[in-house]
Amino acid sequence: MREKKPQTKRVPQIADKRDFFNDVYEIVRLIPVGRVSTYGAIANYLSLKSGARMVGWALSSSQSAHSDVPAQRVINRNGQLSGRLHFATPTLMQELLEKEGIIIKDNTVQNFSELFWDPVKELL
DNA sequence: CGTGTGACCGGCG
DNA sequence: ACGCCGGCCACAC
Repeated sequence: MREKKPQTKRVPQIADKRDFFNDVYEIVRLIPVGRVSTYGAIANYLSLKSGARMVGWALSSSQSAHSDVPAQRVINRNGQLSGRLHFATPTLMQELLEKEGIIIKDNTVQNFSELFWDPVKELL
């Protein structure tokens, strides 16, 4: 018998790529102006345990295609604008956020803990 | 088909 | 407090 298959239960977290992208975009669009969320929080809301990277992956694809997604409101757990280099210009992300009233210093959102918008709690 | 990399996160020394 | 490492999953080469 050829039982070489590991048969690990490693079920693909992303069955349909397009659906996953849509889910991410939908949540990001729900982030209120003047608030921010994180990759991990969104991944958690989508039941992607440690799939924060997948969220970033989805957003990078959205950047050019879906300009109606406020990707600037999604940052990392430290409140840093880790995705700024993926925008049209390195300063665009910060400029967009500042336009929404968010204060940024050294690529880090000030008052992050108060501005943090967690879909798991807010969309409960 | 193996290896490396990524808009990350949590744990541990 | 800080740095390092492993895990996570999909994709490019």
